[in-house]
Amino acid sequence: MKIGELASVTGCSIQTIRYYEKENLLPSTQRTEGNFRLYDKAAVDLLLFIKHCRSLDLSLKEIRQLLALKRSPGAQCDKVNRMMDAHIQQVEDRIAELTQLRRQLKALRRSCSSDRTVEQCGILQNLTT
Amino acid sequence: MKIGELASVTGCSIQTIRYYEKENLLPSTQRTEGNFRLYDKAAVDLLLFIKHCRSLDLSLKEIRQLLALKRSPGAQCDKVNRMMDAHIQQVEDRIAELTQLRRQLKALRRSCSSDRTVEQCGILQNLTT
DNA sequence: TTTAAATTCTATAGTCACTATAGAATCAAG
DNA sequence: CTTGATTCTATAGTGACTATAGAATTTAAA
Repeated sequence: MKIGELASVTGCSIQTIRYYEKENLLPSTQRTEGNFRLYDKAAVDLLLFIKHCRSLDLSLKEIRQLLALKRSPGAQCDKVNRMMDAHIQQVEDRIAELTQLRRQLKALRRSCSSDRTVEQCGILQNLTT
Repeated sequence: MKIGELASVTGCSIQTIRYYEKENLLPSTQRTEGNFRLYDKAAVDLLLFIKHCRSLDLSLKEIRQLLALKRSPGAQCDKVNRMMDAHIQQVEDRIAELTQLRRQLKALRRSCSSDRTVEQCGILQNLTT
């Protein structure tokens, strides 16, 4: 199949597919005489794997690592577990940060009401200190 | 004061200060004969305002808007309030997304334990579908 | 006064994961 | 054959920085 069909089948844009090839996530494929890329079922599966990982906010670097591990079926998968644990921790850390940020923003928001001038604005005043 | 001192006083890097000037967040300053930038107390205050906004994850675009509003002291500050509300909503949306992501990652993580091979890895298997 | 180190300058490129666009080439259908 | 669709490569842009190179200026010590 050609790239348009791969894009259609996987829900991944043509440009992103080319990008992933350039970034060495997807292998360079066979081409037609006219230089159009040709993809098979394995490519579909690989791209779906990548997309799944992206949907979990795994970085391209992390995905590369997972793909490398995947190519050693007999190896221990503790690296996978450790990567997942680290990623979960990142997400939890970010949630904590944002929760704190939300608290700060709410507090700031409470320092103003809707019938003031800019000069009297509690938000801007608090941002100035 | 020169840029190094401004950086020291505000905790903002020299490069970022120059970047903010380039992005029109900070006004172009006076220069010495040797072309070194010179900053006064107002610049310190402005940069601290910007840094405070950044610490609240406000984008440079949003900060520009706040600064523009700040320059009309007699105007109503309801735009400030609305911007803050929108920003709070963004943060809350992002928290919700990340919380959902965390749930997914935890579920995925439970599908594997530490004494398996890559071939048997529940995480990789689930990522493949 | 000279020298060397420190500070500052502008320009450019890179980070990350895409996304858009331009112009050229190929393909497919009428 | 023509025309529209598809695909190609190259390049630039997004946002908020961050790093580096080489040149110029300043500062402090000998």
